[in-house]
Amino acid sequence: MTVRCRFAPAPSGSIHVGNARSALFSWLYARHHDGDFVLRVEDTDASRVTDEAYRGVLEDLTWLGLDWDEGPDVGGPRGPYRQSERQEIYREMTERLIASAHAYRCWCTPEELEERRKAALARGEPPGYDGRCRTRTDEERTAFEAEGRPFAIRFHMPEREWVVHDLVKGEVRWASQDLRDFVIVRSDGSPVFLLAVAVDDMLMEVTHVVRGDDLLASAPRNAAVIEALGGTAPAYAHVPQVLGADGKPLSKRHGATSVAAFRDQGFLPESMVNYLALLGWAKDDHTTFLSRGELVDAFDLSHVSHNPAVFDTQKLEWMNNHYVQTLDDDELAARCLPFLTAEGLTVDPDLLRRAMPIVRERMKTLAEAPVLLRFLFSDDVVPNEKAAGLIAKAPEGYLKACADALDALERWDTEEIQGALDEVASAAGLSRTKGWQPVRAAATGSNVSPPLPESLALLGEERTVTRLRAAAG
RNA sequence: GCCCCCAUCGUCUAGCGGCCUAGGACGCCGCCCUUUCAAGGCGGUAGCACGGGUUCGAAUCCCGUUGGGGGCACCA
Repeated sequence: MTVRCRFAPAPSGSIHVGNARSALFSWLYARHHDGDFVLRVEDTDASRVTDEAYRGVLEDLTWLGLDWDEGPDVGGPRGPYRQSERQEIYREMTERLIASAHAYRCWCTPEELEERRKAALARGEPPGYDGRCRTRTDEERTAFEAEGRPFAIRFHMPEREWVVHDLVKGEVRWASQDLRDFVIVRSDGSPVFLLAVAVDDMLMEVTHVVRGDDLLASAPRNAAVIEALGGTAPAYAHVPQVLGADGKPLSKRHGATSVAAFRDQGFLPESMVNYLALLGWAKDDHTTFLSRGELVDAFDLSHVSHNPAVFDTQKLEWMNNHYVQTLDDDELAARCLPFLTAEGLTVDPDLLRRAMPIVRERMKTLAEAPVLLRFLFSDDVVPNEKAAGLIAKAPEGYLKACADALDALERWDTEEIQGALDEVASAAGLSRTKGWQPVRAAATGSNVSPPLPESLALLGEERTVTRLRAAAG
């Protein structure tokens, strides 16, 4: 049997890292078993769905490298893959459920339900639906129908104990009285998530549902609907939640937690995937770095952690730096480019590529490229506060001496530059640290920069000397 | 209120009855390297939530307590 996994996001903009991890685990499981990965868009709640939000989800997955075999854009034999295009299917399945007495009309109004809920709570009873409309008399039904009273469709939850053999949680049981009849079609005729998910998973022949454990309680309901329809429920794997730094479930309060936000901040998909995989899963007691392929080979749902994980941005940054260091010059330059141009810098591609060796280990994220390299791509060098201080504290005529020495160089390379700088520094009785800082400040506008001789070698003799003279006043 | 899930350093985790004097990673601290900043190397800090069992032996199994999370919707 071919393993078929799916990811079923609501298209509400960029997916957050918790959902991304669920998608990753689902994808890894499918790929590990040479199975299919299906993308389905859950846009039943059509009100707030924009086309932009839909495309955002696809972009996120593409960026992460989680490719899908079937989905709304590529199609497939079990489509359509957008719930909004499956209304007819849900209607048909609902008819079948009603015909087989697995579902029934419910005329209870929201007000009545609320009232009974409160009353039940007051009596210390579970607040769920009491099943009233399941046992209406024929007279009552005809009366409601004659009156044209609006109704919802409820699923009749079979009265028995439900057991879900969850691939990460193990065996989970629910007593019959804890699973009440639930609405599957609203009174306006629209299907509810609990129906749509079950129908889609069944019809799309999904074999393994990997999703967040906030959905654990809906697993028996999903399974019940599928069984009532004559299908076989998929295996479920409920992965624990991803939490914010405060230990609370990820929400808007935590600021930018979307995949797009991390991408825009200059994180690499390689590190994002590696980091996310390690959030709730580990290959063994020592392996930290795993490529996408290695993850596919090693991934195993039975080793997924049972407890929620706090998303640690610092560790992500550390890992991102690691992956930045593994990229070759061309690749890294190509990835930095958009971040530089976004800062309004005009970039010479060749100069950028040659600058990679000196900034590579200094970047936690690509967004730091403009900070490190601005001095190369803009001659508008305004010393920051500390740089200005360093220039001001330099001995009288020191920067001019440096400029002269550099100007006199026959060959403009790192060794020559370093030799000239050392010479001027020691002539002034300064250590390298003391002697080079004013030069760094004048040439780059900052007290912090990539290695100085290398930086100047890239900058070029003319631009360097001009800047030193300008700073010397 | 009831049901379900969860509990190892600050954080992510290894551990699936003796290999644990609890291992690794991030962070933090110190040292080394050093032209600033990083990167890198070395070392250190810190944990089995609590209480009962079971067992020759428990971080590992069972029960309870506490704490966190989810659910009991005409949300998903």
